[in-house]
Amino acid sequence: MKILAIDYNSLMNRSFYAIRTLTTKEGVMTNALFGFVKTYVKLLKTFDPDAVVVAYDMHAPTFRHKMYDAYKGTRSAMSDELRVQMPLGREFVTLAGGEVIGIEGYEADDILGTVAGIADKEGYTCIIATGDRDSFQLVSENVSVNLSTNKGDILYTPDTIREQYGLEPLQLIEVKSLMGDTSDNIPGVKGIGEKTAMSLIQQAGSLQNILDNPDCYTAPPRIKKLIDDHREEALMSRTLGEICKSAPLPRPVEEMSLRAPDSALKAFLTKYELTSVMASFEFAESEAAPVEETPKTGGIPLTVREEPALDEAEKALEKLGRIAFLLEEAFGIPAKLSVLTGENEVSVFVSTAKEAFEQLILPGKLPLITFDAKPVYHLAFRMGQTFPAPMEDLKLAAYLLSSSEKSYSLSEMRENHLPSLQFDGNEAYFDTAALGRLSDVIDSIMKERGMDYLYREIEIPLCEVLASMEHEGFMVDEDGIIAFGETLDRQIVTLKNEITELAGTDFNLNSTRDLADVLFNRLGLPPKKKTKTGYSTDAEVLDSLRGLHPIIEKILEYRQLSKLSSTYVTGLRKCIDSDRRVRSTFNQTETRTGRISSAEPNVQNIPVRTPLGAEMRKFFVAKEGYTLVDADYSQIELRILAHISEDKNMIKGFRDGADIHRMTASQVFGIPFDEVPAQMRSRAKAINFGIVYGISAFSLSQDIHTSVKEAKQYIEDYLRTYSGVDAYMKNSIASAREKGYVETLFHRPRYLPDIASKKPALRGFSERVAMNMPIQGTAADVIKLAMNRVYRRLKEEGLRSKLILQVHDELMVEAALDEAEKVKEIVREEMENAVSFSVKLEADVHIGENWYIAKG
DNA sequence: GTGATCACG
DNA sequence: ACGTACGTGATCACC
Repeated sequence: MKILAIDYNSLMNRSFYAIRTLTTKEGVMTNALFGFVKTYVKLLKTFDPDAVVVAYDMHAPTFRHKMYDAYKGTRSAMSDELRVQMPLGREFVTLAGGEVIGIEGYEADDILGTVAGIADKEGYTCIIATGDRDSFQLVSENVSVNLSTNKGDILYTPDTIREQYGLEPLQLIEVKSLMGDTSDNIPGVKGIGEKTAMSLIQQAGSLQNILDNPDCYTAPPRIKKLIDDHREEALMSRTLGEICKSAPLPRPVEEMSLRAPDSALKAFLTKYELTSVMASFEFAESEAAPVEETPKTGGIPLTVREEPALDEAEKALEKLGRIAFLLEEAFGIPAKLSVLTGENEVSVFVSTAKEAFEQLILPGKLPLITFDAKPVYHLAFRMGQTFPAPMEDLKLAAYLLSSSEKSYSLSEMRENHLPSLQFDGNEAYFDTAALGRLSDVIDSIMKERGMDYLYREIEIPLCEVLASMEHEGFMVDEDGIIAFGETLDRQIVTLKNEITELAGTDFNLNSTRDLADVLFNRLGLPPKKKTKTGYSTDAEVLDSLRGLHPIIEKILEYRQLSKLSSTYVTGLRKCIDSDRRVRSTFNQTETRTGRISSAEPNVQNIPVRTPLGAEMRKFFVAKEGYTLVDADYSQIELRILAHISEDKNMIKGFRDGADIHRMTASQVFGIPFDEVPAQMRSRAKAINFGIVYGISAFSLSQDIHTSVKEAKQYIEDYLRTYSGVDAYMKNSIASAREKGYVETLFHRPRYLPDIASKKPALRGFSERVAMNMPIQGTAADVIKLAMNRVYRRLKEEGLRSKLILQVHDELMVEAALDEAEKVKEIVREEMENAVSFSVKLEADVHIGENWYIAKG
């Protein structure tokens, strides 16, 4: 028997705050109801339970949830809006066939605990659905917790609890006895927080042991005294913190099986305008209007096997000749594995997810098909294993076919590529069931569009490289960062005081509105440009105001320092792991051009352009016995432009010259190479950049501080000198208009729906993108190829050195000291020979103990 | 959550 | 006549 136990108050609370406002036509607030109903339907689909128990608090202070205390001020006004919705959700559950239980004198947690206890005793499966972590102590072999968070749902099993907390689920009660819980009025021991409590229980195992044997754990004397002084509170908290498992249920859970939805449910959903979930319920045939029925029959019957024997599944897979699977993980542990074991049969492993993953997937005996392989690599790496490159990663395929989406999902791929494919059965496994068919469709599309090489030789192999880079991380000098931050913060305080003094008023310097008020009203400085919300105070504006008032320079300096402090000191420190390394996430399906992006922390925008900012790079170091090998492509985008446009002059420039901007100035302005003045070179450089970005005379004039007329002249001269470039630009736009997209040399497309728009702004933007994307995108393709080659070489030559970073035209290897020189040559070779273009690609490689030095 | 600002290529 | 360089991510203020 499978029981879904829902924490009603918790989910209603979450829904209420997660969904802004929603009312019916008559003005009845339904946001919490709507969110809850959606969640309920999703839970049913996902878990397909035999019984649903919805537990609620009879006297819960619905308006006082600890999570939302931050939303002060409007809380009491909001609380009524939630309170009126509380009965509605319960009515919905009853009509939908679930069991609603509230017991006088017991909390919802106690009811959940009681149901969980029964599941343990009887060997039933129980899933607790909630929005908070209080019920983690109930997790067991039979009981899991489905936690709804802002980032999606996570299923907690004993393994995931152990992984995240380093404790058994039951030990969470011990932790709570020490740290307390203000929202539940559990005092705990004052002065002991989550970290200390967890460390103590990890050492001692239980509160009782801590009290009985003060020597069984190590802690500062201060902590030991605290505990000794608060024995009574701790013991009381231990009692209060343990969820009761003996609430008097109105009837046995065996009698709570899910009922068919009541016909009145339709009226209810209609009344509250929740018709979108109507289709999720199968109403018994009755007098209900048959007109609006959408017949759900005719689909392919889908068989779902839960936890089949592994050798049986293995045999089925051999027969199929390929393994299509989806793996869900939580905290680096396989949480749920679903595998296509027959044309229309899915096998699901939850309690044996790890074993199934190790035995069926990791050996890689058959071609693998999946959606999003990177987390799979991470799981394998964490288990000390390797994972064979999949034949198919449908997430990468979806991205390649349409790089402008916000996110990618299998369900959407099914709708887009297999619109008529319909299954009958548990909807939760339709995605897995469709993997094989999708794979076939995607393969033929890739071949048709000439994207096979891009997909199979660039993106799929790169996935392992990125996973490895994320796994390795980059070592940082935390003490150095802290000291740097302290220096910055002292200067920031001084600057703030000086600015307050100069302004004659104390205001929030970080507020652009306040700052604009001070500058343009109080001090009477001339505003330069407007934003949507007021006058702009950005660096360009401030720079133009320099000299008019001494406050300007101080503000600019303040901005620079506070950026460094908040983003690069405070922000970066939050990302340092216990082994002193930062592990960024390199997203492979984010950008519209094919570049990768980096987040948490973003290691692709560490300062370098100002001397003070560049100091930051001294804190990015190599581990003991290693050094950094850093390589960057020289002018890769302009070289690619020369290649794509086949411009004779530009190609010649690159073949002859060392300094391309000087060369440009010389060629465009007709000055001998050695006589180009500095200003001409810098203008040529600006034009070169502008050309790559899809130039406009206006923007160039802004950039180089000259008239639009003069800028226009420069561009004309440039395009006359490089007529091949001129032709490329025109051709790229024309081709985009004709085909609706542009593409890189490796056939990575970018769609431009607005290329023929009547709105000049939209059209202009699309035209610039048409000029820029093939250049930026081809550069992205090239460095990805180089990454794959470097990664493979390091591996094949048995080196300990690892690729750890990519910054668009730059690669970083953390190299063993004795391998550094060899690595240097490998990186140069693989980067320069990744492709063979009409202009040579050059890579500058440097070795250094930190990023600042290695950058050269 | 969105806009402004600023860090990088 | 129109608005203005391509591609990202993090932080802060404000609603």
